Amino acid sequence: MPRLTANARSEVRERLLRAAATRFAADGFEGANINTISLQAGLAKGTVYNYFSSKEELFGEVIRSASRRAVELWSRAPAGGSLEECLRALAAADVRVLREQEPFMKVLVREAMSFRPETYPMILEHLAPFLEAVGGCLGRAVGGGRLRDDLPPEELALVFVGMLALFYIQHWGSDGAWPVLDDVPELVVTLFLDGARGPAARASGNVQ
Amino acid sequence: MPRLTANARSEVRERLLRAAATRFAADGFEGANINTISLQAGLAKGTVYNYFSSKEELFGEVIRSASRRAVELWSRAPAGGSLEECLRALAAADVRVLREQEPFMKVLVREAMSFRPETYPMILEHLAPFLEAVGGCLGRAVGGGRLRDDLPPEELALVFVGMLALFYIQHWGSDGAWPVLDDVPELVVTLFLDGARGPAARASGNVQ
Amino acid sequence: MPRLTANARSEVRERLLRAAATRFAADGFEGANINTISLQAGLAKGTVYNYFSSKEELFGEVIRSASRRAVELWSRAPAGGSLEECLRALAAADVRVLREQEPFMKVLVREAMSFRPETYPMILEHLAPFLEAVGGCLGRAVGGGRLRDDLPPEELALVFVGMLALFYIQHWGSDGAWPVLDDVPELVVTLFLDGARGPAARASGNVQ
Amino acid sequence: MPRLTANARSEVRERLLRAAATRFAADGFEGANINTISLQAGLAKGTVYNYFSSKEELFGEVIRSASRRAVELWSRAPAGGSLEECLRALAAADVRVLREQEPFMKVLVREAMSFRPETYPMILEHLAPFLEAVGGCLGRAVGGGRLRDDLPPEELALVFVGMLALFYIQHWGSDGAWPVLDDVPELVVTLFLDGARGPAARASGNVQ
DNA sequence: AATGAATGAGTCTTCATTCAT
DNA sequence: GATGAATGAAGACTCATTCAT
Repeated sequence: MPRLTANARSEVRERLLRAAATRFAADGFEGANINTISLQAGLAKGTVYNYFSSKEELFGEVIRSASRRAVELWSRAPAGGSLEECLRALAAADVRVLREQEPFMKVLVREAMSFRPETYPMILEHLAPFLEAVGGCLGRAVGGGRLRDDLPPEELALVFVGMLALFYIQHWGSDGAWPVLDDVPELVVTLFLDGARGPAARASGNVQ
Repeated sequence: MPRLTANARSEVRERLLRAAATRFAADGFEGANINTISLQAGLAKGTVYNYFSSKEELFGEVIRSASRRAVELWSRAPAGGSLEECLRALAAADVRVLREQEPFMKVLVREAMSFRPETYPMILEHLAPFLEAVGGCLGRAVGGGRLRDDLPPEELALVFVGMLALFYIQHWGSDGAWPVLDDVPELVVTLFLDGARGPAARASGNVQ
Repeated sequence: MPRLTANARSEVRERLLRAAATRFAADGFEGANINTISLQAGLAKGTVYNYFSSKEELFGEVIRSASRRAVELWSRAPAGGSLEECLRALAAADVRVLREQEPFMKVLVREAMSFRPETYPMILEHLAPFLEAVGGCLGRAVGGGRLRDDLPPEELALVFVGMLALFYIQHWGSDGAWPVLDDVPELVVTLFLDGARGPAARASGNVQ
Repeated sequence: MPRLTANARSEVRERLLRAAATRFAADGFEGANINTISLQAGLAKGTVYNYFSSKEELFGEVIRSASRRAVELWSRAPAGGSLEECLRALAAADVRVLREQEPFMKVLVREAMSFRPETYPMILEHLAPFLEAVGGCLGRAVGGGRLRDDLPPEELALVFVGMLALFYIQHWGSDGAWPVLDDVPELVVTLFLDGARGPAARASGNVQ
């Protein structure tokens, strides 16, 4: 008879993952330290190894867990409507994940941006569902001539996701000064679709 | 009287910085290793400490040196002409720096994207000249209504620089598959200015 | 009233000792691992400590139990007859113990041969009954001039037991190739008594 | 220009090997501890790793170094003369190695007797020259009918070497009480050749 | 009685840094 | 100035042991 119920066990696991996410986000993979992680989770060093077989695996689980939750929220986002609405819904879902799992998302973004050969593929793999959702919105818009046709939707999707990450980084780097998270979906959608010239410029500037 | 001419001394220093940039770019700050760096520079471990007082300082100098060279090239870029031309010239200058100093730039981008509190301000500080140059191009365009006015030029400049970095990351992450470096200036300028809808959509899709 | 019958309790104890012997034999004292031992016995780690107070004690009990069984079998060996018969019977009994309790015997031999100050005396102590039996065979033969008299029977007994161990080691080390266990009693007795020159050489070679 | 001459460097290496041999002999491979070894050599922990890449390698070098010296002395032993003289010379050479390199030899014997699959082959490999020398003495004697012919010389050589080890173990286990090292060559040769019955028994006891 | 989660001392190993030559 | 041997702090990981259930 196990001493801990499956539930209690997984609660401890969660606590460890949360602590690990915080430390990995703050210090990076190399900089983080198992002892500190365990203490932050209110446990002793050795306990970490009852749940994860190595620092590497712990790190992988942090990433996996981050993207699992993200995919879940993304998939609930209503993907219909106009192009703007579709993208805005996805961006909003992503921001919601960010708020809910900030440390996890920091790790995710940080790793995605560090292009380390070891983790880049893993990140991309877990990003795939979101990229596909974005690609779906874009694909439906291509037909109507509402999108530039010199770039395939997949590459545009990468740019969209990249811009999201960009604003997060800017948000964290400026200590929340700009942009405010609430503004990110609107910001990313309009800049992604209309660029710096904006929709206004579009209407006026082209008559001549 | 020094036993080495200032010239010889600074030549060794350069060699060390170059080796350090390569290693830091490949392995990150923690992962890089003084011994390997010195060997790659054709010197012995101890010699590093005749030129830099610590690993931290060496890292700082790598970043400083990366941005010094970048600023130099940026400042030579002709900043006049139309908005497109101005931005394209700056982006092209940046790509030139990238080619010339790839390891240094990798370190720079990687650190900028890792938003570590220790280095983020340093990076921003060294980015300032470039940001100002971009801001200059944009500022001159704001007046003529050729730019959206819901965002100040400084923030737009950050987005522009961020998008550049985004394409570099994508370039490195895809092992050079997409985008090719030569395409980056055009790509970043058009996406930055016109967004995913593109200039074509602008002419056609909006008249009605 | 105990919740386990004495019988059930001692059955579990046996299972633990057997598992421990296997692991200690394969991995040595330091290399063996309580968790593995308990699992091999079909129990959980903690249970080991309901039966033995520490790894050290468990190890001691393995040795004690090995020699207890050996002594028992040795004592049943018919000790009469000629010198050869007497020694052969003892050696055969020893080989029988070996077959029956191979892991235990491996631990025993391994420890005896490692002359660790902590265990050497314990081993010798448990070997005593067998040494005495061998000494008995030899003592009866000394009188008749059928044994060299430059060495006391006790030391000869040590040599006999050592040679037995030697053949076991050789057997294990060669993965059973040579000698086969069945041959050991004959082999050890003839080599011990007649040496490399053998009984044939004795008859012929000395006439000249 | 290296800070240490090759000589000084190899002197430190020797010191480390000597310390390691002592610790490995006393505690076994697992039981020994790099920190203790380095301190016993008058150095700090880290220094060990300037000379050996791991504990495993250090251990291997201890064994290699033990057998190198032994082979050297063995090869100088005059291998001619009668069978007795030949074997006695080899045994005497081995005892000389033992005296000179007691800790090393303890490791060697201990490992040889522990029949660990990892090290057993290594030991045998390094023992080969000695086994061959012994085999040489025996081979030359086989022809004249001065040796039993029911066992091939190679197996007899193994028994000879094993008996030597046996007496060493007995010597160490009895704290030097019996046998005295000086007596070992004579002891091992006569017991190996004539067995417990001895040469006297041969002349008298067998005629009838 | 059995369990297995938690613990933390102890181990190997790495590596920035110092400094005698 | 360059060198590389020596150092020891720090970190990942193992495992005997404890103890609540």
